[in-house]
Amino acid sequence: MNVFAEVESKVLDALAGLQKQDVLPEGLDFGNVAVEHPRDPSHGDLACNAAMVLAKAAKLKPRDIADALAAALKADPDILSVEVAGPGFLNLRMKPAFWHAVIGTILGAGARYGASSIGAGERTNVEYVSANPTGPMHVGHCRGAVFGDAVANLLQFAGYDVTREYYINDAGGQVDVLARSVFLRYREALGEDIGEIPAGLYPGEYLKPVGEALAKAKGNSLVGQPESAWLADVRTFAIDQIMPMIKDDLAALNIKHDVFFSEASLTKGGTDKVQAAVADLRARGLIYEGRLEKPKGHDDEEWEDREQTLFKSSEFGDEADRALMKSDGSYTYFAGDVAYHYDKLGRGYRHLINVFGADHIGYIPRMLATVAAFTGGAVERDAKGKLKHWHTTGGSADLDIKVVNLVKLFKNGEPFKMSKRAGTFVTLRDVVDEVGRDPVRFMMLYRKELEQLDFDFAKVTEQSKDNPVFYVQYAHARAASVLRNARETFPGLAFAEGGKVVADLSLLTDAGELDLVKKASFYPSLIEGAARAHEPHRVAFYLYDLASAFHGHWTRGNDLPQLRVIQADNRALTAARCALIAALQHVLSSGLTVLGVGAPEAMR
RNA sequence: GCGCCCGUAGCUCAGUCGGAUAGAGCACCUGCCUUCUAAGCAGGGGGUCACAGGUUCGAAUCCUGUCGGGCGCGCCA
Repeated sequence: MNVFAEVESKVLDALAGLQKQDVLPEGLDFGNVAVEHPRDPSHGDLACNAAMVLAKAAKLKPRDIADALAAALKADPDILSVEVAGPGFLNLRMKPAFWHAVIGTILGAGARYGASSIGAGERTNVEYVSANPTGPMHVGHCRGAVFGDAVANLLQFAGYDVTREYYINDAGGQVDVLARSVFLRYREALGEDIGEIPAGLYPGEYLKPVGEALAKAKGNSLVGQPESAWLADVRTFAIDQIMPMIKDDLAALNIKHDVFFSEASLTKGGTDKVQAAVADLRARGLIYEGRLEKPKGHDDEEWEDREQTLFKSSEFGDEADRALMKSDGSYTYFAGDVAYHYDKLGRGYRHLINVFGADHIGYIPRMLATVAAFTGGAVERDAKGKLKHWHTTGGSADLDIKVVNLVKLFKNGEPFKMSKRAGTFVTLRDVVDEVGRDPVRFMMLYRKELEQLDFDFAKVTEQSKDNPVFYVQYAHARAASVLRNARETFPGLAFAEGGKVVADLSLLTDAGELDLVKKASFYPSLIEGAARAHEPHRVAFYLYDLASAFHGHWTRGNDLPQLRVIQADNRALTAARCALIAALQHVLSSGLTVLGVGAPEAMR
């Protein structure tokens, strides 16, 4: 229960009352009636649009409905005043006791304040990172990793049963290149002069220890053998060496996946999960043998018209059907992904969330089509048949694809090209070591995921003090500090015991104090909205706003000592204010935890 | 050529299931440390919400078109 819902139910009760008195007709749809907080504080604590929303259907003037509704609401014991303003807004002010009770709610809930049950324990799979296991992570991976992790945190806090999953692309050409690159380093480790790393292989220094480990494990038994003799083994060996590097990098960002799913495992050991998935689609009449048209404007001279196994993704809004087999008879990457999602659905998830990079935007429609096909759902489209949202609806499970836009790299203001081949890439670890985990995470979350993000390595390291994360953390530390000091001034000071407020909150009469409570009271609905939309950045902005209000109130105590929390001659007032500060601290700490950012007790 | 994303203050971005006078940070200017932490606060200047139409009580938000930037466009992963 949050304050908006609480007050909305009061409004709905009042509307029902007006219907009984024949002021309003029966059969009105109250679905669009909303209680929100007005941007302008002079418009009251909460505002309601009921009169304007209902005017047309009720065949009454908005002002008339508003007046009647205002009269009815004035009788409510929690409501201080009701004003009708503008075209028919209802501006409500709540009594101080109503806000005081919120402090009790927060302290009672503790770290669980803001936690929601909208997820109803539904099983949810968030797939993120899924970087190729060919080397350590670089900065470009960082955004999707942090974003996916925060979405997972958010959904967990909102009551979903969340699994964090990483899809290891350990099949296909790139890992073969990895194996060849490692084999070269293996020969190097055995004393051979390998010279320049040939084009087409990964030159990174990080492969040296992998080659050395291979030499240690295999001696010189592989030297001189044909590639076919060692490729598969070296590939497995290399991936086994590199995945821990990636897990370490993720750990540096405080990210830990529950499941690592291997692409290669789909076709390993005699089982062919791809075949099973494709058979399922075939049974639904969505597989056929056919030809694809050459895309216009894409003058590929090597285009070869051929018949192939296709999935009818165009039936679900994709612009073309998609191939499942390569000309050499092996599966496409997409076929593997079809099987992977078939497997995920088979594991009983109700919601799937995939975090993609913007360079995979063209891949979205076929993935949506796949899940829509398996679940009997649909991909939402507008009147013209275009994809409207990146999610499926109506099936036994749904998929939402979140796209994080590119991180454009700069170095001292100049665009910076990263290349694994040239060895000029900035590793994620470099950035985390230099800037720190919390600033990196907050920076990645302090904007909408679809916005492009400029990342100037030099600037970011140099200006990390300007990062808004410190502003929010400082607010938390301030709260912690004042509570420490208060206990020093009043040994044994108690304001809450066992989740029950024991301080006399009616002493909190300052408007600034009540404003802080109001802001804090928005937190639960903020979490629900952010969780529904899969938008963790809302939490980051909310925290900044709450921190700002707290800093402002705090500094008022500089000029007006009577506003300070600790009043050495007034234990009861100090206790009441500590209850408020502790409530704020809970909210700040909770929000930071959702973002995966630390909530320090001190900043010095 | 086609698809998708983005376009809001000098810069970086919030706000968009339609709501009241469009917000913040940075930068610039003016004040505030004998202080519960100044990594802070208060205030000032700065806007045709890319442009043009449309929908309605009301549009930065929805629709149509145009312009600009980005990502992508059978068998790569």
